[in-house]
Amino acid sequence: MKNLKLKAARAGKDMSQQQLADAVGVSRQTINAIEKGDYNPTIRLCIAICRALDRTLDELFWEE
Amino acid sequence: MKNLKLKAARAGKDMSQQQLADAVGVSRQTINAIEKGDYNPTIRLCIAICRALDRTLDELFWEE
DNA sequence: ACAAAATGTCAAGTATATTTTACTAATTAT
DNA sequence: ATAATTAGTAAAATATACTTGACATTTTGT
Repeated sequence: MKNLKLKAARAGKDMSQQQLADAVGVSRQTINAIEKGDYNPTIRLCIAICRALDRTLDELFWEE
Repeated sequence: MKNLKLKAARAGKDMSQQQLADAVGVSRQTINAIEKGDYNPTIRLCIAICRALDRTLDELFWEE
């Protein structure tokens, strides 16, 4: 399932996928795949993404 | 770094590592390793653990 | 319309999360 | 004191997260 909250938070910081990827130390394709939602990142990467975007895990990765 | 919040939440539900492992569909060693803190689970596993323990990601896996 | 940047996607390779089996140490109950 | 359950740890194998490189499509700016 697509992660639109992540996509929106990134847009809110005016960052490209490449910029976010550089900020957290992964490839652009990894960010793209996470937003596309067809896989399952590690928690450390999720936390790094949250810190780069000033959000928490619950805000970006929790689903009711 | 050890995940004591997870250990405490599990104790609060009176579950063994084995019971939690069964509840979320991984091996007991995986739960043990996460509590021990020397590795990096996937977010889906973290979410499954949170649901089994009635906690959120921020409560069990976020660190300031 | 055109160029440049950003995004979507794929295949092959590498790094690492997770499993299985097994053994030991510590707790808990009888 | 002893048996049974729980917890800690390790090595080898398997599954999968992530990388690299490449190309196509879409969006944005001029």
